[in-house]
Amino acid sequence: MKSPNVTIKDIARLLGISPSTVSRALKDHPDISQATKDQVNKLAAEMNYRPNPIALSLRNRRSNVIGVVIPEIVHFFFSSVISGINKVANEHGFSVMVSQSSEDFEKEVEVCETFRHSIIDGLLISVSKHTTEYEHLRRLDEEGIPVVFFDRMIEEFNADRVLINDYEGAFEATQYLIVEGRRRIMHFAGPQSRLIGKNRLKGYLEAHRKNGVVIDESLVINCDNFESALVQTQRIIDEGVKFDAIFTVNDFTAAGVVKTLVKNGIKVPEDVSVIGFGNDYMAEMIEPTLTTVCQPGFTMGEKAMQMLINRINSEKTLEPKTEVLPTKLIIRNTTKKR
Amino acid sequence: MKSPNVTIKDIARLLGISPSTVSRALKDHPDISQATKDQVNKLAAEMNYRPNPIALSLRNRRSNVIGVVIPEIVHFFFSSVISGINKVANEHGFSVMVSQSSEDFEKEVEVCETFRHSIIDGLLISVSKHTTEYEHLRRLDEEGIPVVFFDRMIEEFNADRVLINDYEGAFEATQYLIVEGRRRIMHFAGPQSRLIGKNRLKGYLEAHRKNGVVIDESLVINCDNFESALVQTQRIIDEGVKFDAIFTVNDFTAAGVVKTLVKNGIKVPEDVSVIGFGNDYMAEMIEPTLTTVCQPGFTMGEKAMQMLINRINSEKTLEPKTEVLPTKLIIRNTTKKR
DNA sequence: AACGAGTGTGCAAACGTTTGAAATTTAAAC
DNA sequence: GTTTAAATTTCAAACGTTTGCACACTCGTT
Repeated sequence: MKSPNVTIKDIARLLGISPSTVSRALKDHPDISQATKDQVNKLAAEMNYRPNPIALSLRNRRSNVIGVVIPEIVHFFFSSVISGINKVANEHGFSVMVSQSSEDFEKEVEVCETFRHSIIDGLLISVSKHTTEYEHLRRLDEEGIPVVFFDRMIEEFNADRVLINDYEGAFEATQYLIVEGRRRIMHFAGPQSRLIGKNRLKGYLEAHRKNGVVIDESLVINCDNFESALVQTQRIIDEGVKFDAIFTVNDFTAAGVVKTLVKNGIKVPEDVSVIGFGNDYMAEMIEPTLTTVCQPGFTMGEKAMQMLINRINSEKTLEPKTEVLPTKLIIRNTTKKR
Repeated sequence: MKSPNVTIKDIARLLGISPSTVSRALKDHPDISQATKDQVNKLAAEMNYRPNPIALSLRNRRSNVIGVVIPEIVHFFFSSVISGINKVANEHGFSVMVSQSSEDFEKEVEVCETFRHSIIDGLLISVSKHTTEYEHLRRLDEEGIPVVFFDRMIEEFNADRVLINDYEGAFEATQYLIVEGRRRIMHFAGPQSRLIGKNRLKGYLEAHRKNGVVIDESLVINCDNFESALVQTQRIIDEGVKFDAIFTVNDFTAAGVVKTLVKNGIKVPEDVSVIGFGNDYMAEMIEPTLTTVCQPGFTMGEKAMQMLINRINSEKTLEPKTEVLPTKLIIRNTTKKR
């Protein structure tokens, strides 16, 4: 039961003038006499008048609301991104609606459809792990709702993108391990169906090549979460796989690796170095503290939102841009100090 | 540049009938003949007609959008709550706008003001650590925008609330330690200006009394984050404080405690047991894994959203309700198995 | 032949705002 | 005391939808 707010009509009635005059007076339109303006502004202030945003949206066909689709809100990296999005959105008078796909393609399509039929002026999306089709995004595009990808994108869909330099980050991490003297570096990789997994693997491989270290393909295994890291690490230890470092596709995996290594009496970093990816807050809490590649989630959110605003405000259809953000290797105690 | 969607008017024009008839036909109004309804529904389907939510909002004075104000999005507990809110909101056709106060009172007031002048039908809020005044909430209430608190509330402001049973959770944790045989249990407490800190301390104290264990006030110190836990724990060790368990106000603090204890060669849980609060995902990653009180964040979000929906839909002003959610002690390896 | 009931449809106003065009008032010029 | 231009204000339509009411028809009754 919302009590109705004061409207332009109320002010007009009270002042015995027309709503149009009030509207123009409030906008400081040159046609209106100073006397009238003063009257209107005074009363508006007294009555604490605020323009009704819904009426404005209807008239302007513009809501200043944007939608965000994210695989998991409950995730340090993604919530950092949301934080950055929020910051820039607030600064520019935009509101943000967030929905999560829970890494489920069907759910992703569903929330996109909901957004499409709602009021949003634009969409920021990081697609689910299983998204390969993009019909749902094409439909948004068709209705003139601009789409900007962050972190995870669809290559075939031509739109603005903000990405992490996964390749460079992985390259730097791996190279650090090589320079540290490691020669049998394992990589716990993410799904190769996604660019992130692919690029991090690529960086890992390329660092070997550039530094003249031979690559043993058997050192790369598929493992990208805490639980399976516990299992896989135990397995390679039991099987007697020889390795002196592990570079993982994310920090959860690294946490599982470190835990299992330590439990088996393997010294980290003396016997085996570990580097994660993401700089989750937990990286400082585990023992030893985790060396990891920092992904600038907050900055990513800021940039993505800025790109979307530009897109929304631009009349003409600009060529889509891709922005690639640099990573930074955070050295902690799962690697030796140099 | 959003391309305009098909409207009721378009359908009316194409069919040579009036918009009102189309509107009624789409709603299956009994006044309309079956023939007309069929015509309308067919064309609407073909043209993929969707009602314009903004126009609906304007007419119904109801947006089906709710606002959420949260201290920190980047926080496992709070993002879990958002997740729960989102779930129930989606099920009931509501959209969710999220803003964070960053634990800053000024910022909280600002986002509340923004929300007040925007389109929301209701507000879910967990107030910042430093919020003591509630004028900004009263203003929302005045405009008929219902407010529901979750997790952190203002006692003086009479509104719906969903809370965690902090007292019970702390009581159970402390009692577990006592039954385990601990007698010098420290408490790293949160700020006593907030109910959460207060109630957890109360549970800690009461568990002592109920079990006939004498309370040593000097065992309670102020410490509620990871960094200061590192410092404080080191300090009590250096000062030779005698203790055999530590119960902390949250998991970050516990993580800092465990880390420092282990570093100092103190065996956990043999020499000292530790229990945290929150069941953050990092609790399973640290070594030893952390025994902690699970706060049902997701459930809290669900309940809060449900309460808000009830409030929005209710004509009459019901008496505000407070719902208290139970906690659950998750036994891991920083306490002895019983 | 007039009546009432029932059926299907359209008109117009409303939600709150903006804006082009028209109308009115004011002031200046002749 | 006109005429004319300029200054100010109002009208009306528009954004897309809903809904009370009126209207127009068609029946079957009296």
